[in-house]
This record gives sequence, C-alpha cells and structure tokens, in this order.
Amino acid sequence: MGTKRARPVTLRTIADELGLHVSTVSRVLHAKPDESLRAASTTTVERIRRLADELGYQPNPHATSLRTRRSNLVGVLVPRLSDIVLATIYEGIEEAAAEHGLSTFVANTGDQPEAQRTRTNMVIGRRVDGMIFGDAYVDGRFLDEVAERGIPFVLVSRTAGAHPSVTCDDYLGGRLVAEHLLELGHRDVAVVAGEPYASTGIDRTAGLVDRYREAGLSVPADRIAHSRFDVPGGHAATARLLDTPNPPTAVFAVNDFAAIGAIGALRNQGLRAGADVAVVGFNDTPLAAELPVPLTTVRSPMLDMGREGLRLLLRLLEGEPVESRRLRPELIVRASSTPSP
Amino acid sequence: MGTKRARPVTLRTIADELGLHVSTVSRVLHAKPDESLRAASTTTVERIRRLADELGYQPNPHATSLRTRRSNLVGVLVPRLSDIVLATIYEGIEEAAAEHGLSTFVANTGDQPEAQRTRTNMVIGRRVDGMIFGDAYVDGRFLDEVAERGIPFVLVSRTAGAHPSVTCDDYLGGRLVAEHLLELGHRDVAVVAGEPYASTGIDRTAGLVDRYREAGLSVPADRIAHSRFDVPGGHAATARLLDTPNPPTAVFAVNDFAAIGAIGALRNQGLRAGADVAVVGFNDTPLAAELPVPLTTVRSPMLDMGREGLRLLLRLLEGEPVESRRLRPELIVRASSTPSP
DNA sequence: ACGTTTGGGCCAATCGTTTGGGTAGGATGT
DNA sequence: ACATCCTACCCAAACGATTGGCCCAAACGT
Repeated sequence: MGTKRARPVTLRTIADELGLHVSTVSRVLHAKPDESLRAASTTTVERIRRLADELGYQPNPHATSLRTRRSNLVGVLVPRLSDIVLATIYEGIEEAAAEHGLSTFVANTGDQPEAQRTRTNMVIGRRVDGMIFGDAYVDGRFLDEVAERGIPFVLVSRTAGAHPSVTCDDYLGGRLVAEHLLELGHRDVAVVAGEPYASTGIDRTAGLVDRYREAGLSVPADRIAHSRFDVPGGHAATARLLDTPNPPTAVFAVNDFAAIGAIGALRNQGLRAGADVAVVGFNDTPLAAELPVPLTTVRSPMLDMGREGLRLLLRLLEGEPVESRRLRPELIVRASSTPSP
Repeated sequence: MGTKRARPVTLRTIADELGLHVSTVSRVLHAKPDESLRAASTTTVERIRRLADELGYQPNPHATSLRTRRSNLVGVLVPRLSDIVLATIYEGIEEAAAEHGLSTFVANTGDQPEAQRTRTNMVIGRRVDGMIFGDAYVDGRFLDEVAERGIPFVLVSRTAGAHPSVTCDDYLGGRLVAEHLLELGHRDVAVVAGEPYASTGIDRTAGLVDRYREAGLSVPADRIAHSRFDVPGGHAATARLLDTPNPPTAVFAVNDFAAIGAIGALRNQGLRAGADVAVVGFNDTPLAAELPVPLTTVRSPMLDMGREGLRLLLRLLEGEPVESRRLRPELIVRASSTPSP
C-alpha cells in the first residue's frame, strides 16, 4: 500500500531538509528566472529544485491566494451546460484557462435571474479573480450591478450594454441566411427567434429582417416567434408559426436545436423539411450534418469564442484596455434549404 | 459609482467594530447552532449577526481551507462536456454540490490517458477534497494509482474494478433492448458498441448478446463494431456493419448520438431507419423524440447519476462505508424500431 | 462562607506562502 | 586601509480563519 492520506510537503519540509530558510526556497521555486538566480547560489538552486520535485512539491494554492489576494480562479456562468453550444464555448474557456494556469468554476443558471444572482454570489464568495458570463440578458441590469461591485468580467456568446464581450457576428449571420433564402426565391419566411432577452436571437433575427427589408420584403411580426433555445422550444414555436392559413415557405431557427424542433413540428403537419419548407439553423453543431435531412446552418466559432473570452478577461485583469470582438460566421448550405416552389 | 475594488470585510472588521475578539465572532458566525449559543450572549450574537450581513461578510475560503485542511472543492473529470450525456450528469453533480456548499472543478480529458493524468494532477494540486471520474477505463489501472495516492473518489457513468460507482444498469438496459427486438422478430441484429474501454458500451452490448443467446440466437463478432460515442463514430461503425452481403435487420447503438450517426449511414445506403432497418439508441437524450423518425431508446437517469455520484462521494468523505449503485433504465419505444419484415 | 459551576469571552498558535528588509562576510575600488 | 558593493541568505510580518485553553465574575450549592 502507498502512503495513505498524503503527508503534505510544504516549503518548510524542503527548507528544513536542506538547512535553508523557507523564504529562500520560496524565491527559488517561484520567482521568475531572473530573480530566482539572484536568490541563491546556483548549487543551492539546484539542490532545492531537485529535492522539490523528488518530493513532488506542489504549492498550496490556498496559502498562496490568501497571501497574494489572487486566486487564479475564474467563474463561468452559463444557461445550461447540456446545451452543446454553451458546453463547447466552455470547453474553449477551460482549455485556454488551463494553458494560463487558471482554473474555472462553472455553474448553470438556466437563464433564471434568481439563479444568476445566487450563483454569482457563490462564485464571488469563492474569491474568483474574474468572471465570464454566457447568460447575459440584453438589458444588462444585473451585470451593471456586478460591475458596480468591482468584479472584472467579460461576456461570451451574448452581448449586453457596453460590457466587453466575445460573440459571433450574429447580425451578419442573420444577413447571410437572408441572402441565401432570397437567392432561393423565398419571399415569405418565418423566424424562430429564441428568447427575447438574448442578444444572439435578437441580432440574428434583426440581420435577417434588415436584409429582407433591403430587398423590399417585410417580415411581419406574426412571422416571428420567440422560443426556448432547445428542441421542444423550437417545436412549439414552429407549431405556432404554422397555425395559419398561409404558412411560410421557409423557417429560420436561430439555433440548430430549435431547428430540429422545427423539423419535428413540420413533420407533425405532414410537411417535410427541405422538400416542402426550407429550414435553416444556426451554430453548425455536429448533428446538423448528420440529420436525415442535413441541415443548412450558420457555423459559429464556438470554441474560439470561449478561448478569446478567456484571453479578453486575462487582459482585463492585467489592466489593459479591452475591446469587444465579433467573430466571423460562415453559411453552410445543406439539403434542408431548397428553392421556393 | 460604487465602491470600486472591494474593501475586504473580514472577521476582524466585525470584531473591531463591535469591540470583540475575532475568535468570538468566528464562533458565533460559524459553529453549529448549539455551539454558537454558548459562544456569546444572545444580544452579542444578535449584534454580530446583524453587522455581518449588513457589511455583507463572506468568509475567505482560502483562509478557511488553509486552516482546516478542507477545501470543500471537488474535481470532476469527464471525456467531453460537449457530450450531452456527460454534461447532464455533470449538471446533476453540480446541483447536488451546490446544495451541500461544495464547488466543483470540471475538466475534459477527451478519454485520453495522457490528459487524464495531467488534469488529475492539476485538480489535486488545487487541493480538492475528492474527485469524481466520468471517464474511467474498465481496466482501472490509472484509478488504482489515484487510490494509492489516497485521494477519495467515485465513478459515475462507467464502472472500473471495485471502485465505488454510480451507473445506469447498463447490462439490464442491453437486455431490455434485446427483448424488444426479439419481440419484433429481429433475429439478426448488429451492435454499434462504443469505445472498447468504456464499461457502458461493454455492458450494454453484453446485456443484449446474453439475452439473444438465451433466446437461442447468437450475435457473431462481425456484427459488433466499436466506435466513438458521437455522431461520426456511429456513422462510421454502421457503415462498416452494412458493408456485407446480408445486412442486419436491426441496429443497436449504445448511445443516441451514435444512433443518429447510424441513421445517417443507413440513409447513405438508401435505407430508412424504422422502415427498412430498426434502430435503437441509448440514453434518451432530448433529441431522440424529435428526430424525423423518433428514436427508440433506453432512458438512463443521467441527472440522478450525477446527484447520486456526489452524494456517494460525500459519504466517502465522511468515512462512511459506501456501495456502488446501479440505477434503473427504462425502454422507450418509438417509431425507429419496427417489426422485422 | 467558601468551593464549584457556568456564562461570556479573550489569547495565541497555527495553516503555507510571499515579500520588504536586514546582515555577515568577502570582493572591489581608490 | 577604508568605504562600498555584492552575494547568498535569513527574519518576520502579514494574509484570514479556526480552535484548544484560559480566565474573570456572577450565581449556585450546602
């Protein structure tokens, strides 16, 4: 059997063993190369380093954080991790964080203001250095409060007010979809627009509507239905949109999952996605390509969004000036969008 | 503007303000009700409590952890958070953790041993109290090492050796599928079996194969194809299984996503899921019901698995005896499984 | 009347690191 | 020969909370 329940090896362990003072060991093991050289003689440095990794020394992060008032922790709030879009963004965040020696706490809020509040407090209670919100409400009121409290943070996926963010250029994405559908001859399009408080849905919808307007076509309010960003949400919204004497010839769902729900709703009405009604999604999640009728969608750089989000936060923490970024989307045409009859 | 960059309010802040000693304040604010009563007079307790939440006192977790050698942190390792199954399990873990005042670190390992090692060390370096692995290899060698090091942990989703785990009863799930397919008259079934190192795929496959054997039918080795647990994985494996003069009449994919990939592969061969070949998945993810051909699948209690996993770990940390649990799966019959022609 | 409780707190050490100052002894400069 | 400067370390005070003791005064027991 091995050493059950670890004997903690600390700076003192090493210092005593070597007949040195802990401060010397600390400097050698920690300070940047230049300083650690002037902290001790080369032979001493060598002895310390050797013993340290012989004993498998790992600095106690609680002690360090207590002393330095820096935790190297960042808190991440997302609506739902079981939403593949946010999960992927988080993967990007986590990857980048690990590269920079940071660790992340992530929590679900279900887009519920109540939960946003309690989870934020929880995370702040853990003394994170900064936060990343993936669940911003456009109004940004809650975020204003957080800013008041002096917590550095950035947004990913969604924008809100003037808070720094990394998003997909959703407006452009919407325009791309519009152009595609216009080319296919669709003059009557409906939008499954997502939650009314999320900039993603709002901007994607606005992009499409604006481009249609420029083409001389209007998208009336009753062709736009809000919905949750998941399969049942898209299903329900589409069902409502179809409940009319003259159904649209194309449906733009601002999210792939909602699009899958839309396809389900169409099926229930005896309509086939692609053949009878064009369907376009958003995000290009891995399923889109494999659906029985492969889904036309807009690819958004989810992983990069996460990575960039963390980098932005890092710069913010260094006190450097930061600017929001919009990453470029790309239209992916597949079988679900066919010309208007 | 508010108080930029928080003035930290500590026990001392409160103690000084009230002319008390920090130890008194600590006891009042922390100890269980019975102790906190004998720590100070009721009026003092009242004064302390009032001031504490007036100032918004939050204990510094680093100081506490340093002193108590307990971090109230748990580390969670999963193959991929963008896999909805693991993401959902994690949601359960995180929910339960929050209820118990614990925070979680989660990291992706991509099922790569190299990453498992480095991420585990990272997490241990953060001084977690315990860990939860969702990416166990059946052989369990790496986990044996972790156990040697004295780190308390439990497994979720997959089993390995004798390490405590909370899983779905995958073997039973496989049997349920077999029974269903047998009833439908399928004598020739193929299995998209998942990764060979994951107990989930192994047990689900074994359950089906055993049940078929009991029915006097054998499932030969060339009807079983290993695969990744995602859409492309299922697609590729199914393509291989179909590359034979006499294709099977039913396909059991041990994961819904692999099943979606299977449906794609069938489509590429001009075969329709449901109509031409029965397809059954596993997990009952939210998409299953909404697919153009709704997917027959086995519902596994993912959220509960996470919650129970955390509870098990908690018991382990308390030093109580723990036992692995297998949660009950349920067959959900939908349109993708039709009788054999 | 005097020893014993008990109520209500105070003391101080400790957890492991970091960091602004020493300091002793030798080398250097002039 | 004497001031000065390195070199190579050591000292000690934090950071904020916990916890086993200790202590004083009032109340109680007999």
